[in-house]
Amino acid sequence: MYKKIPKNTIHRLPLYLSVLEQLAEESQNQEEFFHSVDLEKLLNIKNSVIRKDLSYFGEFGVKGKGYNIVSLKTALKEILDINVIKKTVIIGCGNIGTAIIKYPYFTKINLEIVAGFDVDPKIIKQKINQTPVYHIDRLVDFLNKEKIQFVILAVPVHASKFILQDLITKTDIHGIINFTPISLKVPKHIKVINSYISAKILEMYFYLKNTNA
Amino acid sequence: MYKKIPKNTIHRLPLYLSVLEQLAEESQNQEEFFHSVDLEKLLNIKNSVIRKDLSYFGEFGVKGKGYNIVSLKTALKEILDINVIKKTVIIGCGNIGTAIIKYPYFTKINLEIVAGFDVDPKIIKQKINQTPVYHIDRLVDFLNKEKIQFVILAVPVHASKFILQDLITKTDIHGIINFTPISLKVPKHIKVINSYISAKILEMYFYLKNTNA
DNA sequence: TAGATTGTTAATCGATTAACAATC
DNA sequence: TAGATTGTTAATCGATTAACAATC
Repeated sequence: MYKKIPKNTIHRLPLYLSVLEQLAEESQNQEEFFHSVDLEKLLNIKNSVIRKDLSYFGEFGVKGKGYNIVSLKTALKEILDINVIKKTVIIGCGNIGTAIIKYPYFTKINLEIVAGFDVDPKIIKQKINQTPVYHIDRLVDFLNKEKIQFVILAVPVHASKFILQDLITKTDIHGIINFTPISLKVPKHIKVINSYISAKILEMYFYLKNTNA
Repeated sequence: MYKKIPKNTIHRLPLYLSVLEQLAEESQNQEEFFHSVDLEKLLNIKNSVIRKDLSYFGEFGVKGKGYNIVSLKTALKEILDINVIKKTVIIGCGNIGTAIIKYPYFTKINLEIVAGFDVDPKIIKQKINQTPVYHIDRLVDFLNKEKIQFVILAVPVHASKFILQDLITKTDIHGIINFTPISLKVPKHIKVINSYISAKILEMYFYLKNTNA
């Protein structure tokens, strides 16, 4: 439990890990070092920011030498709690939900999608990859029984309201990754991470409008 | 062209719009007003932040009364440049790419996905919804001919490198929305917006680890 | 030892906030 | 007019940065 980690630092940690995974794959040599200026070039993040970010969690480098790729990777995995297997469910198995279930990179971060939920009888009782899909009526019981900590919400807008109510009042989840294009009102013990696509597109619109001119 | 808009302000603008769309749908009355404290409750963003964000772009409220829902919505659409139809393509029509093509909310933001690109002969020449899928060999020509300003990249990691090189050296795009789980190194006239799912999940891991303890 | 890069400091820069004058 | 809420200010808070002592 760390205190006072800047939000932006947390956003950057997965980026660091992503680059380290790449570097570790590319290099055969387990003893290979790299340094913060290398990482700056790869990520366009200032080397001093990188070193400061890491310093919140400990000292991972060797002065005059840099960081060992493998051991920093290991440290970051520990910080991000990747070594513990996590279970989650997808609520809403439409296009987005199904794509997430099939997403091939979750094994890398030890995430298991143990079930999907939907209302469409054509989808229910089928399996998407290895993942069973149940009727959404069974959602609350499932989450409680399996002690799921966070869910991925990928339902249409009109369905989100009553599902959210159930999640808040009848389960003990602590996090929602939200792919719906609306903002969710939740009590403050629940962390919502918005990942809706339109917002990213709109950010791009704004950027394009205000740099070409 | 505005200058010096804080990054976080730009992140929040789509959220404001999203809530305004909801409010506009729920209320029949075109003349309905609401105020920044209402919005604070819906979004957990302080009312003073909301007012300051809006103030970068003009004065949209009426003192003592609040904001007219419809006219603020209109103003935000103007700021985010939603009224002009945009065209883009999806590079990589696997699970994620296909889900994005089928995403139903893009009409709301005037986005048209005019083509998909892939290497898989099983996918090429089919249509996903109304969208044709071409071989990736045709990508560069297509982008140049259609004057596409930004692309959505949803290819597997191993494919991203050489595609990125083509995009940088042979086209005139100004933006990439990146769904691959790696960071893209681009010249600074190209804006990359990362939307990769694992990063969101890892953020959630970190949060769960450090609040339950 | 000389060279290099870390971890950390202190200064700068930017964003948030509470408060309130302006005004509908 | 009295009440309400905006738009804006100035103070506070937090994040970035350059610089450098520490040290491998």
